[in-house]
Amino acid sequence: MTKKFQITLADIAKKVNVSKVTVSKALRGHPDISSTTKEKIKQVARELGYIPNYMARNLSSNSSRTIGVIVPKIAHSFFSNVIEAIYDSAFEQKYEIILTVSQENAERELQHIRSLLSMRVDGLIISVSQQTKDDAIFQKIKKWGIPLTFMDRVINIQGFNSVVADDQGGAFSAVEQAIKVGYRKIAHFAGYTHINIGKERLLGYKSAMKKYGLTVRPEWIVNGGFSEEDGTKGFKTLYDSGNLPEVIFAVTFPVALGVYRAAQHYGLTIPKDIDIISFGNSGGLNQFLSPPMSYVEQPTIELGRKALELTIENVKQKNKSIPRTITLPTRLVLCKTCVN
Amino acid sequence: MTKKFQITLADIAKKVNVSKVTVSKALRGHPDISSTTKEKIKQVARELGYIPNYMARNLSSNSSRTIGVIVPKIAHSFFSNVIEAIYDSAFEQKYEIILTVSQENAERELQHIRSLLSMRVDGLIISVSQQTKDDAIFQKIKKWGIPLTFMDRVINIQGFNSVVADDQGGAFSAVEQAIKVGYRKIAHFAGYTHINIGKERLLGYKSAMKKYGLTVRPEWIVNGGFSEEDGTKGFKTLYDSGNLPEVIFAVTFPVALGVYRAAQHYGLTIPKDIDIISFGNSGGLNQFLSPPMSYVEQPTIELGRKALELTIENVKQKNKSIPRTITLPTRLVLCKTCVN
DNA sequence: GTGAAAGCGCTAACAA
DNA sequence: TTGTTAGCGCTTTCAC
Repeated sequence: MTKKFQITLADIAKKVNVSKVTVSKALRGHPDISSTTKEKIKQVARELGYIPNYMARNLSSNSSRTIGVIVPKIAHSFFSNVIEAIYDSAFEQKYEIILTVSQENAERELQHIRSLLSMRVDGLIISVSQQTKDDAIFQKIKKWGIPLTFMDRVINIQGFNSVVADDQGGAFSAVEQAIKVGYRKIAHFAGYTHINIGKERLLGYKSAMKKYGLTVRPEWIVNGGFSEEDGTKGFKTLYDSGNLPEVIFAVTFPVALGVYRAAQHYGLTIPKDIDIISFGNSGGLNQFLSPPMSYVEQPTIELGRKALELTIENVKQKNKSIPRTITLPTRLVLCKTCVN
Repeated sequence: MTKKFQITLADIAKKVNVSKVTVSKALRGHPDISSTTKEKIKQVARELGYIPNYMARNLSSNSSRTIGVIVPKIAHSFFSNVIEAIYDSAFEQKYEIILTVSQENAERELQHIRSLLSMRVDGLIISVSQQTKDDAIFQKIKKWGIPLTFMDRVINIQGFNSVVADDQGGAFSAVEQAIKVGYRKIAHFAGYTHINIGKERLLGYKSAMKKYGLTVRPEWIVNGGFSEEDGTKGFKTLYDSGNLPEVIFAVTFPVALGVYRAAQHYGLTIPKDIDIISFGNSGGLNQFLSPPMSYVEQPTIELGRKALELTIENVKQKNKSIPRTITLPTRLVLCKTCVN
């Protein structure tokens, strides 16, 4: 950073013939200063092209009006939508966002947390990576009293705000739909069940099965991951076993897509030979499939907005508010699968 | 931010019985300090859970190892891929990224530039909004000597690095393909031609037409915007005029999609009744269309990586390097349109 | 309504 | 090898 561009309060002060303090106050609209000098100071600041130094400001005021965000991925429609919502509401509330990406890597996530704390963000929003198991850093954050909100991907720890989608309810309604259509052999591609989203969706599946008196066959709960590849692989195994269900409820859209493609690869027709229902629609990508799948719609925008709102609220209340979990509703959207 | 968590150099210094400076140097691996005290200091720092204060560090060292990024959108596959690439290479090079989103709004863009300058980022990467016309701020940035790289969306101003895709070449090869297939009536949906990407792609279209001796009919250059809606609207106008071309080359994937859907809406079959070729494929979304369109592939990852690389290089050379424009190659990908 | 003094946590330059 | 002094640009406190 070159020197010359550093116009400081002192420069303005000298020019207007007042003290630095007066300038500082005037520029921040402090009521102390008379409107005449205020105007004069602002005018000169504009002329000089003054740009306040956040570093200095934050260092002395010990607050940054900045929220740190950590997500597992960016180039995934779910996250990119959530992120955009966070940015938009932050802009409205005049907060800055510092976004980091863990790439589903727990170690990288930890490094980013440290960086953000180093930057003295006022609060944190985090959607944990698939790998994240160690909660030591979160315990410290709790001890230090830094406002943190878990979003969508939460870790099992008390004392923090969290904002999640109604994963269980959404899964339930998807499976219920399959049952109402008349299916009895219902498989679930469950992804990782050590993460809340996997666990909750599995619970939703199970409770729907139970409610309608259907038996949950262990071989029809297919574990793996959340990616397309996992869907493909899982389907192949199932297909080779010669024991296909009537319908598959997939834990994420990529998994559903993997299944979809594998099924087509084996010459099966969707939904006639094998039916599918998905959690998520990949930001509309689903509409381009023929046939498009019925799916559980996720409240991406709301997740982002609510997470930011909660975090800022907590910052303002100096982390004294009672931790709560906000569950946002999902919605079943019927397309061309799992319908009569 | 609560006080108690602010472990400072002084705290460590007191405990180890050395001065702050020694601690500072030790923690940064400065060769001055003996390895014994270095180890001891690091040990204590770890115990105390010391987290350095970037604000203070950057304020006194007058550099931040941080690059500011401004993009028009996040929730668009092109940008989310570019952004992810920027984040990944920044992580490799131990730089921090501060990302902001203009939402295609010039005023918001300006505010973000100010914020980032306020934060004293070491350099800037910017992909300008559709609206951006005023170059005053860029002139100032040039004067101040702050490294800035334009990426993909550039503004017409000298003296900055830029990284762009070969828009003209890509457009040329797309149109050439249409011609080779045998089409003569070739329309171009051109979006905004005041922005480089629109302008360059239009040039590519024109030069291909010229090379093969085809006349460019003014009514077949359809201006508008870069969105799906613009494609739809443009196609409707064209359709109503009763004077449809054989093939449409669309400036962006969303525009192509708008055309695609409008054509289907009128009962036209693609590519039989009307053919289409697109610039961009929306991160693979194109593959879900039936038929998928042939398209010009954009070098998203390379754009991001190169932009960061160039910016950091420039930071290191204190903005003394000669400004250059890097044009990254595009690639024509043939699918089910514009083929024999 | 205005300003002087002190200090935020750190690093740089120079001494010892 | 270690420490002293000064200061980054700003805000806060308290006196005038």
